[in-house]
Amino acid sequence: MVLSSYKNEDKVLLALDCIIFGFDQEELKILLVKRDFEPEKGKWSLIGGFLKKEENLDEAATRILRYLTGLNNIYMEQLYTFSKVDRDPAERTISIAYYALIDIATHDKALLKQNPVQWFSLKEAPTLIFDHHLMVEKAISRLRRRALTKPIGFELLPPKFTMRQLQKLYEAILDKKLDKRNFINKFNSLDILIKLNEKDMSSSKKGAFLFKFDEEKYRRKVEDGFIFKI
Amino acid sequence: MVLSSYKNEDKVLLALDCIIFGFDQEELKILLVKRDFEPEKGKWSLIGGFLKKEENLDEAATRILRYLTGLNNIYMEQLYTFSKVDRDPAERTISIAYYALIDIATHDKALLKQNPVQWFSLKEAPTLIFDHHLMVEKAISRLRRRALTKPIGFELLPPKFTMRQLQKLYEAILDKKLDKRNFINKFNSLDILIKLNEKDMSSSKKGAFLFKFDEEKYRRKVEDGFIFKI
DNA sequence: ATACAAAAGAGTAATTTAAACACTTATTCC
DNA sequence: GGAATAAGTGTTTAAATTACTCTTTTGTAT
Repeated sequence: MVLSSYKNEDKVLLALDCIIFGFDQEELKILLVKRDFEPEKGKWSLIGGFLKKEENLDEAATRILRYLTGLNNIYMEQLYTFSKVDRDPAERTISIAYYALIDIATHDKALLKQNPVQWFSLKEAPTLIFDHHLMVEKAISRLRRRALTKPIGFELLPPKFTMRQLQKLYEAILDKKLDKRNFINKFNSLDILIKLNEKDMSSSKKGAFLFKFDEEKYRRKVEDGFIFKI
Repeated sequence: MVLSSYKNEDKVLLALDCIIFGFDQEELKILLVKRDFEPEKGKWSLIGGFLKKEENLDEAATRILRYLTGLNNIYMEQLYTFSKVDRDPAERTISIAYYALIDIATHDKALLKQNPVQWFSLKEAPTLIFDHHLMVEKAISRLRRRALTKPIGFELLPPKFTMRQLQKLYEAILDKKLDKRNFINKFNSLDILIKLNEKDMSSSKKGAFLFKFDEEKYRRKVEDGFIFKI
């Protein structure tokens, strides 16, 4: 058995904070929770909690998200570790931020109603506790870069969606208007969409064809990475 | 005064591990240290240590690097936090990896001689302890992506360098041969180099003009991010 | 039934960027 | 003075990106 020589080292609390981005066909939103313990009780916060000894960070993030929101099976990605000495006034705490993208409609119905969480438009989100605004900023900038190097949307859109919706998603993430024809051409050239024989009639008289992602090809593109100049 | 309600949460040891990449005009190397405490005493390891309560992660990484190698004023970037439950057999430890790029010649003379550290070519590095090989892998892939989206080299080359050296650096990082003319044209179009009125005569009879980075323009490019397709 | 409204759908030309490619020049050393 | 060595330099072709507007479809209102 190995003897530890780490006896004199400091131990600290490890928090996890989850930045959950959602898309509701119009704009990018973020999921916040009303904090129900001190310090900063009653203020809006990212979905957060503490690491337990017997789990790794991915597991902890998943557990915390499920516990506070009911959301399950959400793939989160580690973002960054925040460590300013007095970031939490109560006690020295290091926080590892995770982020995820989800489709609001798909998950909202099932899971969020009974929990003290709420979606906020990115531009109208309330002031957050501690350094959570830094986490959100960093997550947004990561999301933007990600949108340029990997396909995005699988997690953020319903299983069937129109080209318009897909374009709106990119416009929301990149925060700029895109040309419709160029967008469609570009996206088609990626060859990860399957055009369905169905139309969405909710947004126009003519109706818009629905698409879905070709999961296999989508995954391959995500792994490869690419440059999506848009 | 705020009361903490975090009493029942687990605390853990936080380690830092530094991946120091160096370039010696030919290939990319990595700086390792022979570990002098248990567990795994005597094996090769990344430059590592533990976080202290009164410092943030950037500070800790800097302190640890200086303590083990004598290296000072090295800009490191946070890479990722590793948290597998049994990654360190002695005790539950979470490790935050940092990485940096330095020019071997500039720093070697001054600082490394008296320390139990050694440069290894990436391809011939020994087996490392724990999950350090994962950290190195991740750092390499980050470095590659970084080389495609931001200029690189300021940290890895001596203050004055030839075009040939700059190209060799990119070839080492990307692990592929590049076309000389295209490389030079591309790099010139970035407009971050200043051609000096001096030649390096060590590598040819004709001599090669020396360049330096235009620090101001370089920094601006780094901030903006860009796509350096090469 | 006819006209109107509303969004979907579709293609080309111009410009920019990337890639492939080989010979000449400057200098030292013998 | 000739040979050896690496530096330095441009052009042509292909590919990708951008800018740009009118027609189609069909439900709704009269």
